[in-house]
Amino acid sequence: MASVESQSSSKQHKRTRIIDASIEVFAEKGFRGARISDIARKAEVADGTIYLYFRNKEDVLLCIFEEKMEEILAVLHARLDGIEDPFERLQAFAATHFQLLRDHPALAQVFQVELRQSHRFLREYRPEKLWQYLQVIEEIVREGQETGALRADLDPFLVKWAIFGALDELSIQWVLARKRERFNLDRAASQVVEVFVGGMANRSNTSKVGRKP
Amino acid sequence: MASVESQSSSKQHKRTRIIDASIEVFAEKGFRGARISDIARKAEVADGTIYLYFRNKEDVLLCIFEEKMEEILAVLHARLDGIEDPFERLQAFAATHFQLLRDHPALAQVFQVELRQSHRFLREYRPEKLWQYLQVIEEIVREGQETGALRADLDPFLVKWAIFGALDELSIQWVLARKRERFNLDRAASQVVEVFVGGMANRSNTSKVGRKP
DNA sequence: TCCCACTGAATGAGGATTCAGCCCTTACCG
DNA sequence: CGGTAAGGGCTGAATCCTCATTCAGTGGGA
Repeated sequence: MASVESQSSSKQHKRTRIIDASIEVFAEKGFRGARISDIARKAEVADGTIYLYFRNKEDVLLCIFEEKMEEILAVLHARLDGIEDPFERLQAFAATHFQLLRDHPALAQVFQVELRQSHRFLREYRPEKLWQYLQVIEEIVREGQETGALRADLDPFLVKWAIFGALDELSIQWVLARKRERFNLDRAASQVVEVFVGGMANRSNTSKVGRKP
Repeated sequence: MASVESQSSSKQHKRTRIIDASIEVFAEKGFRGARISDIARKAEVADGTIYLYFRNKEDVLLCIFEEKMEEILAVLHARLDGIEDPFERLQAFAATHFQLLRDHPALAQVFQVELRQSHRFLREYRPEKLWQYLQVIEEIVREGQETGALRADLDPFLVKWAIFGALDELSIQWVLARKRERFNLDRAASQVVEVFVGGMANRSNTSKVGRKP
């Protein structure tokens, strides 16, 4: 289990301190509301120092994404390693996804909310690391189809987005509603995966999905 | 079928012209990139006039949301009216959702991308109209459970977010990838609903969902 | 002494927002 | 009727404010 989010201490390299401080500040004040001087203060660094390590404020946000995604991908692969069954793999994927959120609330806020306010992130940037993350889902589905466990008529490309969308929306709502205590992430994970898995499972015995007459 | 998006003509009330122009400009340049003067020019109105009808730039965005959601809700209810079967209702929900996107590409961009850059929309604002929209899903699930068509062990609250998340993510990707022609929305709608419906259906004959041994 | 990572006050851009009139419409009056 | 005044919607150039970003200078280490 990689660190993903480390403690900000004046011992560390300034770049690391700036990244960690940014996560906190972005989470607390939002990307726009966060001032460079806020980040600098929290990182115990001068405003100008930030520009020695990052092109500009948005670059800080994108670097958070790049670097934390790297660690997250490592965690994810470690977790999935050795699991063969596609249902269990999907279960593990969702569990890991939600566990990371829970363990790193500030980072979760940044990923689920603030990152999406970056014009560049949405319009120009190619978040390769996110594609890699999502590709894991697509692979699981594809392999399940090859072994015959999953319906072959589903488009893994679309299913990937649907599953990610479901997990992502639950994540967002958890982040936004955290204080109001509405979400039970574990329950969410298992129910979502159960529904998807149930709906994707190959049932050769029924031509039409079991409807009520 | 309400208008949802009307033509900007200098005959209309200025407020309407401003709303319509904003949708176009926000869609084209993004919320941040859109200047008040751009909107004013497109609406054939002076910069200052906008402030006679809206508190500020963000207020314009939120008013777009409020007013267009109102129309969308009307369309949705008209479509669902008369359909009883929960599976068909869900099918109709998804179809309507995607059809609105396709028919109003600029509005789709605003809803799927720009609106989410509004700090206020995400953090403080209570988008009642969105809750109403989502509540429709929750109701469908709940009713399906009452008639026994759907598994009773699923939490309609969570399922609502999962379904919405899946539709929403596909919508976002369609909006972002539109030019690159990757998404087939109809296929997406039917596959997603099929999977969800398959996964939520009450199958009393199988204790465990059909797994491969 | 030289080097260079670092500092933080000063700068400047970029637009959102304001507001002092303008002018069109309507009402009233001679 | 023609003329005048009041009212209010509208205008758009000028203002103003906020930070992100810069860069001349500092000081600690080799």
